[in-house]
Amino acid sequence: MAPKQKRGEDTTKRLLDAALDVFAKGGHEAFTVHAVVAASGVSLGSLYHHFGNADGLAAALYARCMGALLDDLVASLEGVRGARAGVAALVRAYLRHTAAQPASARFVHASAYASFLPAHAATIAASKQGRIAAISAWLRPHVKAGRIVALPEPLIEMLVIGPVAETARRWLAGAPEIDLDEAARELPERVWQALRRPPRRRPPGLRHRARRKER
Amino acid sequence: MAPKQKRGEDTTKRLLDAALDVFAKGGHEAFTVHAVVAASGVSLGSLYHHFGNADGLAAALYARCMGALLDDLVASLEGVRGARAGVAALVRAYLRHTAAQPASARFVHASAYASFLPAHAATIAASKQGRIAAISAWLRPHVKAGRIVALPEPLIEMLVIGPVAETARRWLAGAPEIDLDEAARELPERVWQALRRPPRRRPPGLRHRARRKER
DNA sequence: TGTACATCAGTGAACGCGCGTTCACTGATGTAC
DNA sequence: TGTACATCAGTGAACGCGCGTTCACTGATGTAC
Repeated sequence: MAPKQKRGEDTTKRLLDAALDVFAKGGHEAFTVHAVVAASGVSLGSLYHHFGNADGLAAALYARCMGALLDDLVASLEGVRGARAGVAALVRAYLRHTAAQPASARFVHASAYASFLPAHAATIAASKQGRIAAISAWLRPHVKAGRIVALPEPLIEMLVIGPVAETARRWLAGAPEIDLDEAARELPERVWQALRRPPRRRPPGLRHRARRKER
Repeated sequence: MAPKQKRGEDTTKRLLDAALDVFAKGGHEAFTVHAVVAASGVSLGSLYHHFGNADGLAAALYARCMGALLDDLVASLEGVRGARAGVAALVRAYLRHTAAQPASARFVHASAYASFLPAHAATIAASKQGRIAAISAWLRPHVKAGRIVALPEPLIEMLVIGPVAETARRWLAGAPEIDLDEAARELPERVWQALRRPPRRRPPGLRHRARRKER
């Protein structure tokens, strides 16, 4: 199903671009193969040649949009060493991506319960796997070293992604009370507080040792 | 559009029950007026009599499901006084509601970008307003007293709801790595850490006053 | 208390639009010799 | 280097299913007098 000629790659890209555009303008109910074909200038037969059916197109678009988000998250960790700085980078990258690619982000969020996901689960998982692994690999040493609280990885992910995902969702849905810049200022530190290892309870005799940290 | 006879109330309820059932079993693509009518035993004409059109049915179901969730959140705060206990209660109530009413929770989450929401925004907002206000009213004094960090209310909401909403979403989508009980054990304290007022930076001369708090 | 009447509630056959999909076909690309 | 041929890519008219919606009608409920 991956195109074997350059011509095919171009057509595939034009169709995905048009598909995202159609979704951005009309939402789920406007997202039909006929609308995508009309917007792209490509023929209906070509769409079926490359994507098999309507769900195939949606799944390919989902993989592309989700990949773009994860790429931005992975890139935000490049060169970052500290745990706190890394968490802040992830939070800011998620919000920045949402602001920069609203249509793409919207498609990802809106597809959370779409019927094409189970059907194409394998393909999509493959596209996410490497990037998720990169983020996990970055976090793991900080968890092991006790700088980040020792929770199962999925729960750590919930704490990092939860607040920004909810913020993005509301903003993308048009909620006027959500300000992404404000969120980018305030949330990184709050998410870090949720994740940092809790300061140890010190027995009274050791108080003088602990006090050193307070400088 | 609200029924004026008891008969009408019963029919309305049967239709909404059937609608949730249809959605739970077949998701969005199975959610059609014909399917709901078949599942409920009520006639198609009655559905249109009470709900106007298909979107009206979806909006009414959304209002009911969202209302049930918010009711559980509000109820969880009853009799709770401490800020930390309240935050923990909200987090646990959200997860408990998800586990207890998965079909309802799933419909709420899956409808986040549905086309019927803007069209029925006023109706739905009215149904949410009171309960949202109750939760806000509970939180506000704790923010004013400095026990919860002074952030705009929407951001506080993101920090409380974000992690559990994301956890619920994954679990409802069938992700096997998510364990709601584990989340209910770990997340309340982590969310509280995100929200509690950060310990004051103390100038060196006041260090002895601050130390008192550490006992 | 009984009767008349307006309104509310319920029915289901019928319609038509638009959606996903198919298919027989033409044209372009690249490779083997 | 040129030619033949297999495969890939692209086309768009046509089809038929199923979806939301309508409508003329019957039946139930409640109220006025």
